[in-house]
Amino acid sequence: MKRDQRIVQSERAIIEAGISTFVSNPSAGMSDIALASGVGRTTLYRHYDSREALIRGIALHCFDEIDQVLRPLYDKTGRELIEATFRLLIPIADRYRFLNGLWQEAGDNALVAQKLSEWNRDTLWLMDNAKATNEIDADIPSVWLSNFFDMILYTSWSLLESEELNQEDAIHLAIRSFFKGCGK
Amino acid sequence: MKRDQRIVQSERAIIEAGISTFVSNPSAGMSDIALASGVGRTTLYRHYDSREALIRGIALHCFDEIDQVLRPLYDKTGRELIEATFRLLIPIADRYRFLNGLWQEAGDNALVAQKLSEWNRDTLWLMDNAKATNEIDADIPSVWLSNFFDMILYTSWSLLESEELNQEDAIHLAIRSFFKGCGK
DNA sequence: TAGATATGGTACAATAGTGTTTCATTATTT
DNA sequence: AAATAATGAAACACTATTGTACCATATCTA
Repeated sequence: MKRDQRIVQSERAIIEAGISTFVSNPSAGMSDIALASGVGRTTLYRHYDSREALIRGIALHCFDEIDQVLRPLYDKTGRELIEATFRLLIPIADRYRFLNGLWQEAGDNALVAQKLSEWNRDTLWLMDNAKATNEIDADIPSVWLSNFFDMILYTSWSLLESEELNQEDAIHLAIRSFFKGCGK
Repeated sequence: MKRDQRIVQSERAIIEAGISTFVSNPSAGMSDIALASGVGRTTLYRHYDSREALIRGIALHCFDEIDQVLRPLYDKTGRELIEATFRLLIPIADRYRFLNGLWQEAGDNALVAQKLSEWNRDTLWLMDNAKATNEIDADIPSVWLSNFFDMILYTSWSLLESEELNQEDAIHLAIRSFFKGCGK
């Protein structure tokens, strides 16, 4: 029994349009998402019972996608791991951004809240690990590092998206700025 | 003829509550702002005819405030200017943030749109100037620099606001990260 | 103190967004 | 080709939000 192709097509379109629409306009309504995904508003409600459910669904999708993209990095550490994370995440940092803008409404849902806090813990570990390998200055608080990392990631993506930088340059500038800054 | 104190008090409260409320929740409604500012909803409408007018009013206030704070820097250049700008702007970067989240709806208002583009031009100049004095690597595109600057500014403010860093540390980390990065 | 005026509350109309139901149409699977 | 299932459109009730009008009260200026 094959899965109906209309369903997979609709779901794909909804998730994709949902991410980009919500990232550029967090207060977008169900009509906006329906329009952007080229799907009827009724169909949207058939797939997600409510706006809240839609946001939760997109969030879980984003967690999965990021997990999958990052899976090959399990054996890396320190600076190399941070660089590789930049490289893999920058092209899909809209997912990252969507999740980051979520802590507000996420209190509702236990699963999302838990994943968010796990993820926060992972980012802190990423930084502490690079401190341990002596590739990041240990004087810098980890909370700064993890926020700095997040912000660079999103800045790169956003300049990539607006076609002000190409992917290669965006990745290079992210890594370079993170470790060496922009001074002479 | 003295200005009625109730008016100045209401306006101050509205602007202040408006900035912090909109920054933490861009889709906040007029009731939210009224509540946060401790002013009746009717009074809020007496000061600003509409939600749009309120946002525009806050924006113009923010432009003014930033202009004033930055005025003493007119004779500085290069790295020194960038450092001083961090120092002066970080404590009020919520204003900066409010304006940054504005380009979406700003298309409506010509004055706001113009100020936004002027301001963007100034930031680019700030970077090019430091390139000219050889304190920033000229290889780095100015569009990256100005976005990098903005996001460091906001990151510092946000960690300051959440009391995860004190003001001194936030400023120091901003400047250090901008010029030297976080590597060893 | 007296006059003027800003305020807060209630009530109200208009609008926009949410979520549901029904039905004819279209696409997919078998 | 036939049965099945997903879709889009329209109509609907419901809720939240916007913006206005009025009035009694509190506060300011002169």
